[in-house]
Amino acid sequence: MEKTKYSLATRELKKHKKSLSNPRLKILEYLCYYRDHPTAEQMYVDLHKELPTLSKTTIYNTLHALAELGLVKILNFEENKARYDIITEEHGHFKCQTCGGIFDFQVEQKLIPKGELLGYKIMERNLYFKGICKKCL
Amino acid sequence: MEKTKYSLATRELKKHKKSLSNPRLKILEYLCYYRDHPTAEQMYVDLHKELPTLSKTTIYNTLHALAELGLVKILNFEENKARYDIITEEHGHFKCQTCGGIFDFQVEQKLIPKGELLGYKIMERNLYFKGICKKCL
DNA sequence: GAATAAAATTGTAATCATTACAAATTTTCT
DNA sequence: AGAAAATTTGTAATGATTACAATTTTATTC
Ligand SMILES: [Mn+2]
Ligand SMILES: [Mn+2]
Ligand SMILES: [Zn+2]
Ligand SMILES: [Zn+2]
Repeated sequence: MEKTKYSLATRELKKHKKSLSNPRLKILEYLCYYRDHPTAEQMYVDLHKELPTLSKTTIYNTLHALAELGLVKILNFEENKARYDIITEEHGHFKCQTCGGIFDFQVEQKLIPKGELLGYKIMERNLYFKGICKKCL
Repeated sequence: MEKTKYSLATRELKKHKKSLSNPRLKILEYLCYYRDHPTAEQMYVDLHKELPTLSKTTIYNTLHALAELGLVKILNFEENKARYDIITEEHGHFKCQTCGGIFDFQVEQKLIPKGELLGYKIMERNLYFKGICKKCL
């Protein structure tokens, strides 16, 4: 699963004639390993240790490039900063107000538009819940 | 309905010993009348015309105060800026990628936590959909 | 109703995530 | 190798929001 995402991403990069540069591979590795929806800042701080030349601009560039190819999803539910997710399949996010953790959850029913959305073309669904996780309760 | 929100808000302000100042009333009026989820900037530009002394800081202060009292909901689904909603009852938002309009929709089932969320305490649910509205299709 | 205290508003400067951009470096192609 | 294209980098700019101190308005006291 983890390996799958990584090799799928590298394959997709090659297909689009994007080089498998060190920054790109390290950023991909990071996203595949720490699946806790990191911010660009978090990735920068962590990756800077093993790749001291890495710049923040490259992180943003790369994340946008990956998002462009559909390999990363940019999450905008926080008030200020974005978070990045290697899992691009539709799923919901739950943020625990106590520990701050962000957890994935599956979204069941395929949801046929009804009510006010009848006749609307739904192309993307984002679910963001808040509360307290089991561990913190 | 529209009048209801406004009078409920003024009543709540009085209850908390907050003065019914001109800026507050004008901001409330605006939110009750234009229910299109405006940004702080939009409110500033529009309200500045009839209340030229109004500052942007006051808009932010007031919106936060109203949110504190549960009279306004701050929406954070846009990448950079926040939007403000006088409707605080739970409902979803649909953004049309063509006309840019943001439309409300009701969220049906009361959703009992299951799957990964079993045992989690859900305190807030945010639904944000994207696509194309009926008019633009 | 004037004096005084408290609350609200204002303008400006600071913050912070993200983006723009041009120079430097690396990779790819010939 | 040498030229061209792609990528990375550092720094400056942007833009929404917040901090803060000074000013104005509103409420309270005498
Ligand atoms: Mn996720
Ligand atoms: Mn709404
Ligand atoms: Zn928790
Ligand atoms: Zn539309």
